[in-house]
Amino acid sequence: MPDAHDPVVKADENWRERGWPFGAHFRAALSLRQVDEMLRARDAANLQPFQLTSSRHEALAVLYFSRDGQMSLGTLGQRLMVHPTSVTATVDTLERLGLVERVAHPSDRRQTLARITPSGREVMEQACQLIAVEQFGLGSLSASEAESLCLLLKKVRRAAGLDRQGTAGAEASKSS
Amino acid sequence: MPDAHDPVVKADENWRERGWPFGAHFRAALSLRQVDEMLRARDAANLQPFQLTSSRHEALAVLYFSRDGQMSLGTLGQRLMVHPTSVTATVDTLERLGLVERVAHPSDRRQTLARITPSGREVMEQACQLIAVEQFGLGSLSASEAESLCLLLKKVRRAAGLDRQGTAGAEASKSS
DNA sequence: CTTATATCAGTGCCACTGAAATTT
DNA sequence: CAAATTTCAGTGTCACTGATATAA
Repeated sequence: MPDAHDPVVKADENWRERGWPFGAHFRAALSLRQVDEMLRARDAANLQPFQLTSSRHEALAVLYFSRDGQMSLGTLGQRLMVHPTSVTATVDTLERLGLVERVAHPSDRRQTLARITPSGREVMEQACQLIAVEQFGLGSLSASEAESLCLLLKKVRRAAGLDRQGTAGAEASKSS
Repeated sequence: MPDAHDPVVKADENWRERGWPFGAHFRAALSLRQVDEMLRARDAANLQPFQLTSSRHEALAVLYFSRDGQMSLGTLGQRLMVHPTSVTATVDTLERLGLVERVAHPSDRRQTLARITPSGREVMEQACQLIAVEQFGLGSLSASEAESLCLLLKKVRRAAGLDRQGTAGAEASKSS
């Protein structure tokens, strides 16, 4: 029962009326975007009480999972795949919030290490607690449905070539 | 065969090692985010030659589908669900690009209408052509797989309550 | 007078570019 | 000397808030 009042279906129809018969791939891409925006909004709301944005949260997550809880700014930038200047700005804010501190590199005085503080670890765990209890916004899916979603999306990721690197928590260790 | 080198699986393992047994919902949400970022990057690359950003493209799409090809800035803002000042800025740029023109409202002199130009229509169609031939970045899925993805995501959208309004092309008519 | 509409000025965030400073 | 690392200054985009001008 494909209900005709679904905005996604409606959009597809609008385009078809103008001579663009898009179909399932269009509807899937549009649905994906909408759900992702929903999840982003949810994430942002959960992180806001901690003064965290998604960038700051991702940076903090990389440090949280790093072997020594610290990493040079350059390495952090590579993990997050962002520009060096962006790392400087993000770490500035995290430092101001007391979640991270800058530490001199023991041997190379060019480098600065960003180290997660105990407070940073605590905030990280509290924020994740919030997000996890809501099942990442996908609580309406059963475990097997979530698994199906994973498989379909894996196919897309695979075909797209490179899987992204800086994913929150996808990295293992390596400190400086 | 759940390959252990998938970054998404790796991330889930990292969290589990720290005492957070997230599971399928986490992996699904993470996959969703990654695929969406991929699709966004693809979209941006396709729109760049036309000097379009996603905001400008969305605004142009709403005008493209409007009954008279024109709409007051206030109405446009409601469709896009953005702040009035953002509409002003977006229309400024679209006007500078010659894709939209400001027109006086015939009866209410407070209102300004944004009207899509012939050039705007042409650009819209060229851009969509590019995006469509790539099947919206989901060419690796069969039609039935795309349909499955739609159904799973619809379930999430439904549970989340309100389906979004300003979706590109999801609106019907109504000009001023 | 109140309301509606659009705009302007300013803020915050995020990512960039280019240039500078320090150290290797 | 050249290369690596971080930082600063500035730009562009996008979204917001608050204030203002105009008109209904």
